[in-house]
Amino acid sequence: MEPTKSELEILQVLWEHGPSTVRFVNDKLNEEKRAVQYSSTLKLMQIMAEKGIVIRDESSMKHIYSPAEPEDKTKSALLERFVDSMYKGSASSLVMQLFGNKNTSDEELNEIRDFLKTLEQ
Amino acid sequence: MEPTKSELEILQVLWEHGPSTVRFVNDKLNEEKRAVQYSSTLKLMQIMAEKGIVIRDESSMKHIYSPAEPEDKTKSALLERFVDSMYKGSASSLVMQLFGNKNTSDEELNEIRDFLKTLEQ
DNA sequence: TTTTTCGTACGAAATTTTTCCTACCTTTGA
DNA sequence: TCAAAGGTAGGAAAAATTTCGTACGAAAAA
Repeated sequence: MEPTKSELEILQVLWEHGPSTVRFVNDKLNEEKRAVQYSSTLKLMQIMAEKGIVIRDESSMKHIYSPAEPEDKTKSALLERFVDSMYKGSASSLVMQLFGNKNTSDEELNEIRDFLKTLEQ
Repeated sequence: MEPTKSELEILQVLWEHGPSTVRFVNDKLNEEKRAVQYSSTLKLMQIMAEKGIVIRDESSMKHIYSPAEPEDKTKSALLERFVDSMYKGSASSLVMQLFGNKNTSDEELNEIRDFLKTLEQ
Protein backbone atom coordinates (compact mmCIF):
# COMPACT_ATOMS: atom_id res chain seq x y z
CA MET A 1 0.00 0.00 0.00
CA GLU A 2 0.85 3.66 -0.28
CA PRO A 3 2.73 5.17 2.62
CA THR A 4 1.62 8.70 3.39
CA LYS A 5 4.08 11.46 4.03
CA SER A 6 4.20 10.94 7.77
CA GLU A 7 4.38 7.22 7.37
CA LEU A 8 7.37 7.67 5.13
CA GLU A 9 9.16 9.64 7.80
CA ILE A 10 8.67 6.75 10.17
CA LEU A 11 9.86 4.25 7.61
CA GLN A 12 12.98 6.31 7.15
CA VAL A 13 13.81 6.07 10.82
CA LEU A 14 13.30 2.32 10.70
CA TRP A 15 15.45 2.02 7.60
CA GLU A 16 18.23 4.01 9.10
CA HIS A 17 18.26 2.55 12.58
CA GLY A 18 16.75 -0.86 12.16
CA PRO A 19 13.84 -2.35 14.09
CA SER A 20 12.81 0.08 16.79
CA THR A 21 10.34 0.87 19.52
CA VAL A 22 7.81 3.63 19.24
CA ARG A 23 9.72 5.57 21.85
CA PHE A 24 12.87 5.45 19.79
CA VAL A 25 11.17 6.46 16.57
CA ASN A 26 9.39 9.28 18.30
CA ASP A 27 12.62 10.59 19.74
CA LYS A 28 14.29 10.54 16.34
CA LEU A 29 11.39 12.33 14.73
CA ASN A 30 11.61 15.04 17.34
CA GLU A 31 15.35 15.32 16.97
CA GLU A 32 15.52 15.23 13.23
CA LYS A 33 12.20 16.41 11.91
CA ARG A 34 9.64 18.14 14.05
CA ALA A 35 7.83 18.19 17.37
CA VAL A 36 5.37 15.39 17.67
CA GLN A 37 3.64 13.76 20.61
CA TYR A 38 4.47 10.21 21.61
CA SER A 39 0.85 9.12 21.26
CA SER A 40 0.71 10.49 17.74
CA THR A 41 3.68 8.45 16.66
CA LEU A 42 2.28 5.43 18.44
CA LYS A 43 -1.03 5.74 16.69
CA LEU A 44 0.58 6.18 13.31
CA MET A 45 2.74 3.13 13.77
CA GLN A 46 -0.26 1.11 14.89
CA ILE A 47 -2.06 2.13 11.74
CA MET A 48 0.97 1.20 9.68
CA ALA A 49 0.97 -2.21 11.32
CA GLU A 50 -2.70 -2.65 10.44
CA LYS A 51 -2.00 -1.68 6.87
CA GLY A 52 0.89 -4.10 6.74
CA ILE A 53 3.50 -1.45 6.05
CA VAL A 54 5.39 -2.50 9.16
CA ILE A 55 5.36 -5.65 11.20
CA ARG A 56 5.31 -5.70 14.96
CA ASP A 57 7.00 -8.01 17.36
CA GLU A 58 4.80 -8.10 20.43
CA SER A 59 6.70 -10.75 22.31
CA SER A 60 8.03 -8.25 24.78
CA MET A 61 6.05 -5.45 26.28
CA LYS A 62 7.96 -2.92 24.26
CA HIS A 63 6.80 -3.74 20.79
CA ILE A 64 9.42 -3.72 18.12
CA TYR A 65 8.49 -2.43 14.70
CA SER A 66 10.23 -3.25 11.43
CA PRO A 67 9.49 -2.44 7.81
CA ALA A 68 7.44 -5.17 6.18
CA GLU A 69 9.22 -4.71 2.88
CA PRO A 70 12.92 -4.23 2.21
CA GLU A 71 14.04 -0.64 1.95
CA ASP A 72 15.12 -1.02 -1.66
CA LYS A 73 11.85 -2.47 -2.79
CA THR A 74 9.81 0.33 -1.30
CA LYS A 75 12.14 3.02 -2.50
CA SER A 76 12.22 1.59 -5.99
CA ALA A 77 8.46 1.51 -6.14
CA LEU A 78 8.20 5.10 -4.97
CA LEU A 79 10.90 6.20 -7.36
CA GLU A 80 9.23 4.46 -10.24
CA ARG A 81 5.94 6.10 -9.45
CA PHE A 82 7.70 9.41 -9.29
CA VAL A 83 9.33 8.92 -12.66
CA ASP A 84 6.13 7.74 -14.22
CA SER A 85 4.03 10.60 -13.04
CA MET A 86 6.56 13.39 -13.34
CA TYR A 87 8.63 12.34 -16.33
CA LYS A 88 6.30 10.04 -18.20
CA GLY A 89 8.48 7.14 -17.25
CA SER A 90 11.61 8.56 -18.80
CA ALA A 91 14.46 7.92 -16.41
CA SER A 92 16.86 9.87 -18.56
CA SER A 93 14.67 12.96 -18.41
CA LEU A 94 14.79 12.74 -14.67
CA VAL A 95 18.56 12.41 -14.63
CA MET A 96 18.97 15.36 -16.91
CA GLN A 97 16.83 17.51 -14.74
CA LEU A 98 18.73 16.31 -11.72
CA PHE A 99 22.05 17.41 -13.10
CA GLY A 100 20.99 20.00 -15.59
CA ASN A 101 20.23 22.97 -13.45
CA LYS A 102 21.82 21.99 -10.22
CA ASN A 103 25.40 22.33 -9.17
CA THR A 104 26.16 18.71 -8.61
CA SER A 105 29.52 17.85 -7.23
CA ASP A 106 32.12 16.33 -9.54
CA GLU A 107 32.36 13.55 -7.07
CA GLU A 108 28.76 12.60 -7.62
CA LEU A 109 29.15 12.80 -11.36
CA ASN A 110 32.14 10.50 -11.23
CA GLU A 111 30.31 8.03 -9.12
CA ILE A 112 27.64 7.85 -11.74
CA ARG A 113 30.12 7.49 -14.57
CA ASP A 114 31.76 4.62 -12.79
CA PHE A 115 28.43 3.07 -12.13
CA LEU A 116 27.41 3.31 -15.77
CA LYS A 117 30.65 1.62 -16.75
CA THR A 118 29.84 -1.34 -14.59
CA LEU A 119 26.55 -1.62 -16.38
CA GLU A 120 28.30 -1.84 -19.73
CA GLN A 121 29.91 -5.09 -18.91
CA MET B 1 3.66 26.29 -1.93
CA GLU B 2 3.28 22.53 -1.92
CA PRO B 3 1.02 21.11 -4.59
CA THR B 4 -1.01 18.17 -3.34
CA LYS B 5 -1.34 15.00 -5.36
CA SER B 6 -4.49 16.07 -7.14
CA GLU B 7 -3.11 19.51 -7.73
CA LEU B 8 -0.11 17.94 -9.35
CA GLU B 9 -2.32 16.06 -11.77
CA ILE B 10 -3.85 19.32 -12.81
CA LEU B 11 -0.48 20.98 -13.18
CA GLN B 12 0.58 18.15 -15.43
CA VAL B 13 -2.30 18.79 -17.77
CA LEU B 14 -1.43 22.47 -17.87
CA TRP B 15 2.22 21.70 -18.51
CA GLU B 16 1.43 19.35 -21.31
CA HIS B 17 -1.26 21.32 -23.05
CA GLY B 18 -0.58 24.88 -22.07
CA PRO B 19 -3.02 27.37 -20.55
CA SER B 20 -6.44 25.76 -20.39
CA THR B 21 -9.99 26.10 -19.24
CA VAL B 22 -11.42 24.05 -16.42
CA ARG B 23 -13.51 22.15 -18.94
CA PHE B 24 -10.45 21.12 -20.88
CA VAL B 25 -8.49 20.05 -17.81
CA ASN B 26 -11.43 18.10 -16.52
CA ASP B 27 -11.81 16.27 -19.83
CA LYS B 28 -8.15 15.35 -19.85
CA LEU B 29 -8.29 14.08 -16.30
CA ASN B 30 -11.23 11.88 -17.17
CA GLU B 31 -9.53 10.62 -20.29
CA GLU B 32 -6.12 10.03 -18.84
CA LYS B 33 -6.53 9.52 -15.12
CA ARG B 34 -9.86 8.88 -13.48
CA ALA B 35 -13.51 9.85 -13.32
CA VAL B 36 -13.98 13.20 -11.71
CA GLN B 37 -16.84 15.65 -11.71
CA TYR B 38 -16.50 19.01 -13.42
CA SER B 39 -17.30 20.88 -10.22
CA SER B 40 -14.56 19.03 -8.37
CA THR B 41 -11.96 20.05 -10.88
CA LEU B 42 -13.29 23.59 -10.88
CA LYS B 43 -13.08 23.80 -7.12
CA LEU B 44 -9.58 22.44 -7.05
CA MET B 45 -8.38 24.88 -9.67
CA GLN B 46 -9.99 27.75 -7.81
CA ILE B 47 -8.14 26.69 -4.70
CA MET B 48 -4.92 26.47 -6.66
CA ALA B 49 -5.49 29.99 -7.91
CA GLU B 50 -5.99 31.20 -4.34
CA LYS B 51 -2.79 29.51 -3.27
CA GLY B 52 -0.96 31.07 -6.18
CA ILE B 53 -0.04 27.77 -7.78
CA VAL B 54 -1.81 28.80 -10.96
CA ILE B 55 -2.82 32.15 -12.30
CA ARG B 56 -6.17 32.85 -13.86
CA ASP B 57 -7.05 35.03 -16.75
CA GLU B 58 -10.59 36.19 -16.12
CA SER B 59 -10.85 38.57 -19.04
CA SER B 60 -13.14 36.25 -20.91
CA MET B 61 -16.01 34.34 -19.38
CA LYS B 62 -14.12 31.12 -19.78
CA HIS B 63 -11.28 31.61 -17.37
CA ILE B 64 -7.91 30.47 -18.55
CA TYR B 65 -5.57 28.90 -16.04
CA SER B 66 -1.80 28.68 -16.34
CA PRO B 67 0.94 27.49 -14.02
CA ALA B 68 2.32 30.32 -11.93
CA GLU B 69 5.83 28.87 -12.05
CA PRO B 70 7.68 27.36 -14.98
CA GLU B 71 7.43 23.60 -15.27
CA ASP B 72 11.14 23.10 -14.78
CA LYS B 73 11.29 25.12 -11.64
CA THR B 74 8.46 23.23 -9.99
CA LYS B 75 9.72 19.86 -11.10
CA SER B 76 13.22 20.61 -9.94
CA ALA B 77 11.95 21.61 -6.56
CA LEU B 78 9.88 18.47 -6.23
CA LEU B 79 12.73 16.32 -7.42
CA GLU B 80 15.12 17.94 -5.01
CA ARG B 81 12.76 17.36 -2.14
CA PHE B 82 12.43 13.77 -3.23
CA VAL B 83 16.18 13.25 -3.32
CA ASP B 84 16.66 14.95 0.00
CA SER B 85 14.07 12.96 1.83
CA MET B 86 14.60 9.60 0.16
CA TYR B 87 18.32 9.60 -0.56
CA LYS B 88 19.67 12.09 1.92
CA GLY B 89 20.38 14.45 -0.91
CA SER B 90 22.59 12.02 -2.79
CA ALA B 91 21.70 12.26 -6.45
CA SER B 92 24.03 9.44 -7.34
CA SER B 93 22.29 7.09 -4.95
CA LEU B 94 19.06 7.86 -6.67
CA VAL B 95 20.51 7.19 -10.10
CA MET B 96 21.95 3.90 -8.98
CA GLN B 97 18.65 2.79 -7.64
CA LEU B 98 17.00 3.92 -10.82
CA PHE B 99 19.21 1.74 -12.98
CA GLY B 100 20.34 -0.83 -10.53
CA ASN B 101 17.38 -3.07 -10.21
CA LYS B 102 15.32 -2.01 -13.16
CA ASN B 103 15.59 -3.07 -16.73
CA THR B 104 16.36 0.27 -18.25
CA SER B 105 16.64 0.41 -21.98
CA ASP B 106 20.07 0.77 -23.56
CA GLU B 107 18.69 3.76 -25.34
CA GLU B 108 18.08 5.54 -22.09
CA LEU B 109 21.49 4.61 -20.78
CA ASN B 110 23.12 6.02 -23.89
CA GLU B 111 21.20 9.22 -23.59
CA ILE B 112 22.55 9.63 -20.14
CA ARG B 113 26.10 8.85 -21.16
CA ASP B 114 25.90 11.47 -23.88
CA PHE B 115 24.46 13.91 -21.46
CA LEU B 116 27.22 13.32 -18.95
CA LYS B 117 29.77 13.92 -21.67
CA THR B 118 28.34 17.32 -22.38
CA LEU B 119 28.75 18.13 -18.71
CA GLU B 120 32.44 17.31 -18.84
CA GLN B 121 33.22 20.17 -21.13
C1' DT C 1 -37.77 36.38 -27.03
C1' DT C 2 -37.28 32.24 -24.69
C1' DT C 3 -35.01 28.18 -23.76
C1' DT C 4 -31.04 25.53 -23.47
C1' DT C 5 -26.28 25.18 -22.78
C1' DC C 6 -22.22 26.29 -20.59
C1' DG C 7 -19.72 28.90 -17.45
C1' DT C 8 -18.37 30.46 -12.28
C1' DA C 9 -19.12 30.73 -7.18
C1' DC C 10 -19.69 28.73 -3.03
C1' DG C 11 -21.15 25.94 0.82
C1' DA C 12 -21.06 21.72 2.65
C1' DA C 13 -20.26 16.95 2.99
C1' DA C 14 -17.14 13.03 2.63
C1' DT C 15 -12.76 11.17 3.05
C1' DT C 16 -8.15 10.83 4.43
C1' DT C 17 -4.58 11.95 7.36
C1' DT C 18 -2.79 13.60 11.60
C1' DT C 19 -2.87 14.63 16.34
C1' DC C 20 -3.75 13.98 21.04
C1' DC C 21 -6.46 12.74 25.33
C1' DT C 22 -7.37 9.27 28.42
C1' DA C 23 -7.79 4.67 30.34
C1' DC C 24 -5.44 1.09 31.79
C1' DC C 25 -1.56 -2.37 32.26
C1' DT C 26 3.38 -3.69 33.46
C1' DT C 27 7.75 -2.84 35.27
C1' DT C 28 10.85 -0.55 38.24
C1' DG C 29 12.64 1.40 42.27
C1' DA C 30 12.05 3.62 46.72
C1' DT D 1 4.23 -2.67 49.10
C1' DC D 2 3.06 0.95 46.41
C1' DA D 3 4.01 4.97 43.85
C1' DA D 4 6.17 6.47 39.68
C1' DA D 5 7.58 5.75 35.14
C1' DG D 6 6.78 3.97 30.90
C1' DG D 7 4.27 1.02 27.90
C1' DT D 8 -0.19 -0.08 24.66
C1' DA D 9 -5.07 0.59 23.07
C1' DG D 10 -8.50 3.11 21.24
C1' DG D 11 -11.74 6.89 20.58
C1' DA D 12 -12.34 11.24 19.14
C1' DA D 13 -11.19 15.58 17.46
C1' DA D 14 -8.67 18.47 14.30
C1' DA D 15 -6.78 19.43 9.98
C1' DA D 16 -6.13 18.77 5.26
C1' DT D 17 -7.78 17.21 1.02
C1' DT D 18 -11.21 15.90 -2.20
C1' DT D 19 -15.74 15.67 -3.99
C1' DC D 20 -20.07 17.28 -5.37
C1' DG D 21 -24.78 19.67 -5.26
C1' DT D 22 -26.84 23.75 -6.31
C1' DA D 23 -27.55 28.62 -7.33
C1' DC D 24 -27.05 31.76 -10.60
C1' DG D 25 -25.29 34.54 -14.66
C1' DA D 26 -23.91 34.85 -19.65
C1' DA D 27 -24.01 33.22 -24.21
C1' DA D 28 -25.85 30.69 -27.84
C1' DA D 29 -29.44 28.57 -30.24
C1' DA D 30 -34.08 27.90 -31.36
